Amino acid sequence: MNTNKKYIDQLSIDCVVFGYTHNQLKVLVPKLDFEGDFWALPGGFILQEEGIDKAAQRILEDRTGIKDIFLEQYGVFGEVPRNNLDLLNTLRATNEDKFSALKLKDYTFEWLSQRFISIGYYTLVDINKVVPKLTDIDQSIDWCDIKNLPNMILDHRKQVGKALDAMCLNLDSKLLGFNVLSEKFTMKELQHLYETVYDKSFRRSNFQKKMLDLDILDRQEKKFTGAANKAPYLYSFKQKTN
Amino acid sequence: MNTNKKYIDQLSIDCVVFGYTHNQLKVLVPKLDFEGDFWALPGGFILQEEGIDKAAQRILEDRTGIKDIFLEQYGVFGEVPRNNLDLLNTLRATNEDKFSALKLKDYTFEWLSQRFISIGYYTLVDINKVVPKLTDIDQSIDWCDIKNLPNMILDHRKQVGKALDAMCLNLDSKLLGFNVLSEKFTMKELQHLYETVYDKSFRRSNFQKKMLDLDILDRQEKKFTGAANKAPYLYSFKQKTN
DNA sequence: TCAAAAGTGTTCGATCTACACCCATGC
DNA sequence: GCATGGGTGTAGATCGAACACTTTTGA
Repeated sequence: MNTNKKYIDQLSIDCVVFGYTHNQLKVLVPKLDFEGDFWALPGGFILQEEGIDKAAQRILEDRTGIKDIFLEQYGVFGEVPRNNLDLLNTLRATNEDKFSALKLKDYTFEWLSQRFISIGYYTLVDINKVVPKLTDIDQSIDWCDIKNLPNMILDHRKQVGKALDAMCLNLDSKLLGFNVLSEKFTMKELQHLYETVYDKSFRRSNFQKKMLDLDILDRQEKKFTGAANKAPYLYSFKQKTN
Repeated sequence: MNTNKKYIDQLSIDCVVFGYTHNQLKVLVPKLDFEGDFWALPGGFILQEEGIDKAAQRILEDRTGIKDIFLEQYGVFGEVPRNNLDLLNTLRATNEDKFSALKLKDYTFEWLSQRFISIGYYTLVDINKVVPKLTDIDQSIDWCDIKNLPNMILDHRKQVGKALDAMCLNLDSKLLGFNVLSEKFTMKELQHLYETVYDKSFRRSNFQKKMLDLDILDRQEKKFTGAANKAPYLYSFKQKTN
């Protein structure tokens, strides 16, 4: 990677990709292609000519294959001497062969080992609609349950927490932007999503009322499942009118 | 200014300092030492060894003399090709003498004219407790009424709006950190502050109840003003117990 | 005793919470 | 019919807005 002025120095972007399926909230965690517990958030750098939101989208696509997804910024982190030097040295020490095979130029190593300030982005997707792609620099890429995350490098684990806090804040107004339910869904499916994200349960009847009162749903046809009970309506998100 | 690796490249900090006094909300706006409407937020760059919050504090002190103030981050801005080149060229064109007197080294000019990504911080202070200092690079430094801001460079005016939005969000929990009222204050003074920040009026009795319910105030002795009416209590913020 | 401002209480309505009641569906 | 789950309604609590009442102060 020739990083000489192609990217902005000492500034990185980290993406927290929340994935939802069947009452489970997961986080997309690639594992760096080295032996050892080197799990890291998908991240990258900002091109000189590129807006930061666009950069976040590109990075997400490069590292995971996920395209055209709305990401939301949740903060900038540059307090601690957040630097990669220790990490790089650990990688070199524990994975001598692989590391030297990378043939990192000295200036690339130096570039990477600088102090970095990181801009955090998160998004929420439907695991079933998104297939993460494994790229060169990763050994694996997995959906990890949010309650059972592996050891992650640097402050990445804390970042997940902060991203989750940001997502919970006013989730109603963000769901539209994300890509997390089918086009049409039942109220129950929506409720399960909320319950999973907030990690608490809601009363069925009150949840329904609250959602309808938000005036963001269009009621569609009923969904007949073949089960011996009343068929639920399907809903879709209203198109934004502004 | 020798910027060669002393500061982090292409990353800047802008500070919005809200000043409050007597039902007026103002913003501290230095004017660059050039002829023309070059008003700018106090800003600066991040030292290599310095956390970003610390950097914001240092910048604020360097540019305004205001010390030991809690600043809060309100966002990162790097969408537009935010760059200073046009600004620098305009300065050079309209202020040839002054500009050349600066004797900017070529590399400094280049450094400054790069694209910059900016981290925004804001704070709120009591105008009467804070005396802004004029520094070399500014012609003047003034408290400008928030409703009557001068033309500001780049997107700085928009930044003020965003900072204000952030400040209004959950002001209750932030007031403690800022340095904006006397140690002891009356409920009326507190109410005026709120009314000024939110630019709307509140019912006296309801405001009182709400504030007391927040459980962040300690009631102190009464304040006898000599006026022919009931003496108000003084209040102080509770010390944080966590 | 009075005016002015501060402190407290009361009413009304909206909203949230818990629960109950009705509906549709397939067996 | 009946069990199952979905949709809606309702009583009680809670919260905030508007307003009224009481208390304190110095003239």
